[in-house]
Amino acid sequence: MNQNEKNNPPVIWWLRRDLRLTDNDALRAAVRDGRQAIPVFIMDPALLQAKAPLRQQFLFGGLRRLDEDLRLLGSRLILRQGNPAEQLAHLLAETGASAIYAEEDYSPYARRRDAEVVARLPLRLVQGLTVFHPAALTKADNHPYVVFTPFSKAWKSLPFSFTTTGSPHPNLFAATTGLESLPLPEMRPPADFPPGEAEARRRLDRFLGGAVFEYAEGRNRLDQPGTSELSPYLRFGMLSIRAALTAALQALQRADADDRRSVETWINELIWRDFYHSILYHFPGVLKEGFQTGLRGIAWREAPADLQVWQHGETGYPVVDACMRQLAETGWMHNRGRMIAASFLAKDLLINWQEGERWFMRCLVDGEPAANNGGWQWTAGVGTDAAPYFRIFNPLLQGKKFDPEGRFVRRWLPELAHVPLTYIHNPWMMPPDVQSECGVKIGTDYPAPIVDHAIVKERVLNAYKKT
DNA sequence: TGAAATGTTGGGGCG
DNA sequence: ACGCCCCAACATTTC
Repeated sequence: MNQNEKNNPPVIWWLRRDLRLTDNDALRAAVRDGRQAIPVFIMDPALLQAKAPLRQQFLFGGLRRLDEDLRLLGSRLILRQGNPAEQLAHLLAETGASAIYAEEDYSPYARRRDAEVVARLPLRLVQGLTVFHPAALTKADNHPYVVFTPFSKAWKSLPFSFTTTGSPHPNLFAATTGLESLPLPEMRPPADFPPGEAEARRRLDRFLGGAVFEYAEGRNRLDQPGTSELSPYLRFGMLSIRAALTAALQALQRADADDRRSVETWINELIWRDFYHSILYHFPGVLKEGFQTGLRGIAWREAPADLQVWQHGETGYPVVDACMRQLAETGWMHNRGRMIAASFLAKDLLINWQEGERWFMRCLVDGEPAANNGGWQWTAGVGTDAAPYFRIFNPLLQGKKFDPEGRFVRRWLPELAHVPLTYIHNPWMMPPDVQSECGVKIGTDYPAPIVDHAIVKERVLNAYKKT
């Protein structure tokens, strides 16, 4: 231990879902007043048990990238495994660190975990997961907002100023020689999402350099890259939400009137993210049941075979199946697709939305309890500010509207590659001679529809009305 | 961040 | 020139 460290004990910088060196307020707070930080990640069996292979690989890749970045600064990532409170206690003893700094996480599990650590150890939580702390936004009567529009108005009225920070200076990190660290796990990150801060920044720059100005329309197109595809990076904090917002506000400055609407639409999506974090913070029970008390008695169908058909993209509705196969293969699904697929499970199949929530959490690289739960509750019509129960997506119309050339469907359902455009979203209508011409026998090469939308629409309306 | 049914309007063909 | 009808396009209502 050198002289400097003797006089000024280091601190632990505990990374959880803020895997970045730039624009990180937890790191900034940790190294204030000349303290040096020891970067630590703890593999928590309680989290890693959750079966989500692609997301886990993305996380592992992120740890590796972070370790590489730290090594360029003469430091490294210390990796431990086990109960966080126990591991941190060990680390404090080993290093003589005076405190632990971490970015605050608002999920129920994270809050229980952090409360346990706070009770035993000097843990300082720093806000940064969302633009504003969920507790900073409440109505005049002190109750949390449960409707998006008033929430967003209040959100926009709060002062936002944020100084972006570049790559940190090497001397911010304490020596880690002699500290034990597990070997970084092998990684096979999802092909479409190379992990790491640098990639996140590239994507942000690319998106804000072009697509964001078409976002109002482009975001709905399944067949075009109109979205930012930043969700996995925001999920693990490889990109800070405030850096994203700052960059968006800059794009707003250089946009003309028409483009401005598009940038604002994207910023609105960032507000939805804050909104759902806030809902989960104030109403942790939403992970167990629907927010609307009046809709908790819906008679969902117990239909494991149908659930599997949906999961594997074999419903016979091309746009639904394409979405589900994209999810299984890439770990990502277009937001429009998420609504279409979710509506199909909850409304057409009348299967409990929580089954879908669970499946998405297993598959999604960006899988995150607050946003995933919020999205599912919205679609099922059981959440805060939810879609009215009678708002039922028609997969055929959604397909025609948002994949007008059928390119998205053909991409993910190669068996339909030669189906003429007229039938691409309703192949079951193809006359037998057309089926043989394009080499698809419905019911053999591609499934016949699992349900008749027109019929099950009445079924779901009745099920919701009866509660 | 629906869909479908119903209502309204207005242009153009035609007697 | 005029009224009538058709019907697309758009608006409104309802679930």
